[in-house]
Amino acid sequence: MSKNKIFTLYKILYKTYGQQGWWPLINYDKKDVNSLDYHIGNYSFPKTESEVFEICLGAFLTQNVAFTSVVKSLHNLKTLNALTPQGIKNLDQESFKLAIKPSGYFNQKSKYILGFLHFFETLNGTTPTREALLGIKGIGEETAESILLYAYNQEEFVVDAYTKRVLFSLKLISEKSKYEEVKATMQEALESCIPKVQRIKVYQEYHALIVHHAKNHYSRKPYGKECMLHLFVY
DNA sequence: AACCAGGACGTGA
DNA sequence: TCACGTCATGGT
Repeated sequence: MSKNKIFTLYKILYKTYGQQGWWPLINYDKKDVNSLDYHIGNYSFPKTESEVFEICLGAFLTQNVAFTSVVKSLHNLKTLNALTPQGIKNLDQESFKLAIKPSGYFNQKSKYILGFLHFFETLNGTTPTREALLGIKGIGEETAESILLYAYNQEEFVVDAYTKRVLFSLKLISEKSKYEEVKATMQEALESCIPKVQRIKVYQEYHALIVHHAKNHYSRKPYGKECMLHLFVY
């Protein structure tokens, strides 16, 4: 069909599910503690330093955990006025752990986030490098990419477990492709057919679309059983 | 009642 | 380098 199957896949996902509005920010004003703002179609986010920080926190908290659990933690922190570096520092460690408890791994994550706090403040509003992020305990490749792409609007494609499953199922990568390989495969394919001014929003939507689609068809084995994309991406 | 969730790290081979 | 155990809560 298309010579660029990766771009074809994007177009099909976009047409099927539409804009995803990632990265969602919590909506504390609504009483519902699960309320999120997806700012669909609006790519001028994050708007404030506080929103940048919230996305970073979410990136830590969502590691190997459902995002619905992360939302609870973020609401807890907001209630404690601790969705800012200073706000968290004003908390004692036990209160902080309790607040993020719904997201699991609270002993590790609390330590990691506290370490990140210092780094975040030294940034003073500037954009961190990928290498600097990877140097921080608790930030691996995907978390670094998520922070760069969604908190700082950098042109970095986010690869997660879903991405590998979907791409492997469609035979677009090999089974044991490593993170950097998959990322390079995606970026090279997209760079060749997407104008630079649109790449960031496409990267943001693409990753979100993969997650959305994979939740339906790639969560339980056999992966991709009921996935209709096999019919199209060839 | 197992299995999965928008992973990362430490360890030993 | 790589496979494997660990971290922990919550939903299905």
